[in-house]
Amino acid sequence: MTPPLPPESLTQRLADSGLRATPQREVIYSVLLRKRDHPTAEEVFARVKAELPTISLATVYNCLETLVQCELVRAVNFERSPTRYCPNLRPHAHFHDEQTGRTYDIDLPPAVLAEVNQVLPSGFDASSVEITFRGQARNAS
Amino acid sequence: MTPPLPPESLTQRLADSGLRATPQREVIYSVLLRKRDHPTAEEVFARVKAELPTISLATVYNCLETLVQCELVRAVNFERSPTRYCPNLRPHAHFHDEQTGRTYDIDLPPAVLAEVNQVLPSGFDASSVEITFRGQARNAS
DNA sequence: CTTGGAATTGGAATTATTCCAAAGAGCCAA
DNA sequence: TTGGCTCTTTGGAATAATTCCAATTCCAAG
Repeated sequence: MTPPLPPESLTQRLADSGLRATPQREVIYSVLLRKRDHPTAEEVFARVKAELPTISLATVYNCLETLVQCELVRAVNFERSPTRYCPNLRPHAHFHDEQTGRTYDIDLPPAVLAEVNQVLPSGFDASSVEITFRGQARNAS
Repeated sequence: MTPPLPPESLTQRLADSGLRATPQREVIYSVLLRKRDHPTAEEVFARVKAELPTISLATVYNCLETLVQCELVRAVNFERSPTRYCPNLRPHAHFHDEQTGRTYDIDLPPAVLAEVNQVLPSGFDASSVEITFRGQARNAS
């Protein structure tokens, strides 16, 4: 498990980008940290409303985008289904269970990451790689 | 370069799924083979209209989906941008150039593929992996 | 205080894709 | 050949996720 980041991290990261730590941003981020099940924007919206009943969906989209910009959160896409959000900052792949639709984080050892980057011919300069598995998880995690 | 598949392959693959080889399906497939630049459905639509001026966009979507089902074509998604289509059946990754938006195929040696699959903990049974690079290509291919 | 930029909000707009019902085509049996 | 059956195509309406926009609201600094 990734240890939860200390709360000053949000404020700090936002400040680094010249942005403010608003209640909306804080609650959205804490919601992501609390339940790391890769929720969609709509799901985040529903969870955040418990604490901020008047928040708007547009704000949820705005804040999620902001958190992604600040690299506090990763946006995860699977085919054309709604974008999901993930506060796991360590290098990891995603496993998409075809039956349940659930998404699992799969830790990526640096060695594998290095190996994968080897496949690029010269002339290709990658700033990031994304690895997504699809299949069946008979798992409890 | 992947050698172009012989034309009977389409008919055969369709027949295997109990489907017919219609002019629409044939032209769409040939358009994909002719220019392998990962076109979107709209782009395929535009190209196909040169040969079949009365084809509809719905048909393009239908046929592309059919070709994907028959495993003659791969659907490629990058973030939430429109789905692109690719007749390269060999195992390969995609490189997405951030400047130009172009997509390149990157051949995946079986060894690397095997290595990547190693990262899955027991209990995860993957039927496919997708690897996508993002970055800059100073390339001519 | 006041004021300017940042942030939020609700609703309209956009966009890719799917849905749907009607018309068209191909093929087999009578 | 003529139905009749199923598969396909078609155009347009519908859907769904996301973005846009203009109007507040919120702060933070002077």
